[in-house]
Amino acid sequence: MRADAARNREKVLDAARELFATQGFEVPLDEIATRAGVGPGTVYRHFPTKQALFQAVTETRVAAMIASAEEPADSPEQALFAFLTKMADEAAVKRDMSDAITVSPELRKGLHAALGGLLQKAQEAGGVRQDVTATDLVVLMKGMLQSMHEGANPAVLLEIVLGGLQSHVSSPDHAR
Amino acid sequence: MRADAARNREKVLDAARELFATQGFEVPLDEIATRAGVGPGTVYRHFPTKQALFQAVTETRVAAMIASAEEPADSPEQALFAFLTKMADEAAVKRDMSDAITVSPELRKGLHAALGGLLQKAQEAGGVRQDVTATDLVVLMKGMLQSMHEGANPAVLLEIVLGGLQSHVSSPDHAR
DNA sequence: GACGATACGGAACGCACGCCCCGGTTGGCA
DNA sequence: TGCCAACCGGGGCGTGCGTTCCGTATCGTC
Repeated sequence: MRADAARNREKVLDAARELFATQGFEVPLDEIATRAGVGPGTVYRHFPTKQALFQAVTETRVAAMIASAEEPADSPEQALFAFLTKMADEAAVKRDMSDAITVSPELRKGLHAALGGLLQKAQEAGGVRQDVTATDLVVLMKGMLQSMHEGANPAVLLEIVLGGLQSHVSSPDHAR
Repeated sequence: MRADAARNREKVLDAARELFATQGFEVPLDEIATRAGVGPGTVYRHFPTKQALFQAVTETRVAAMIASAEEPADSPEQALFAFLTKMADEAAVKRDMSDAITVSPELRKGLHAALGGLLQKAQEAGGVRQDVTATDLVVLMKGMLQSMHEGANPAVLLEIVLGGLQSHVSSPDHAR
């Protein structure tokens, strides 16, 4: 690969990292190109599609987060809650975290698998509601992560979800 | 108003009701027109903009829901939970419920006010976390309602949120 | 220093969608 | 029944965006 090509590739990745993080996947690709100081054609020389660029930007972060699911914890519930907290903290700062679930099937599957493992152990230990599935959790988290960028307090949102996941002794007792 | 005009107006409203409910606000306006058996121009004769049509379709349902916030309940928490349950039940069947919060500032304000009143009373009674704001609740509900159409179990999602809203005696106890 | 391959930039294409315009049609009143 | 105003259908415009194409510039080697 030519030297200027490698340099431009990095410039594109830098611009994409910044703009995807602040504006999410919706940012126009031309804006990324402009920010990188290149033309749209150059972006497409290095990445076949906008989605591929997005994945290149997010997959290492997501992979690191999935890897952190293996870290030891005091209890299975703690392991699950720590993971969800890590997701929330990341999403509170970088907007592309929630889009990753929607845009890239691979990243979604990876998160689904990681969450599924943690969830199952936490449920077996009895600390988390038995009726929640991994899909429920992925989708709920996606909604919550998106909500963080619309004026809500991220910490409060997270605590509500974590609290709601815990097995409740006193039923919610609401009318249907 | 001419008879055929009134008839077409109803046909447009019927088609919009159905398609907004199943596909949300994202459904192309031409599709609504086609389903109604009219041209796009006819739609715009009766409604100045797509958003106006959407509001015409949803505002009565939202208004009815807001009115139901006044219904008596056993306790302030029950009143709040019953309202949230009603929102969730509606959104589980009609996809435009969650879009209403995004698309129409008026509907959003109405829901915000209704939720804010119920929330405050429930918090004063001590049954709901003190650190939640009305904005938090609106945004969280929006995220949750959208999640219902992506493979999650609506009832489980609702119970998690309701459970998480209740004041917790045992802290979530998760690592940060 | 010249030449070929590689890469660049940005104009242009295709598509989707909200919205408007106009020639033709239809309804209802005299 | 005839006339005019109201209304209709659908083709078309403007815009935004992902993607592609191609003439030109640049890199790296001989």
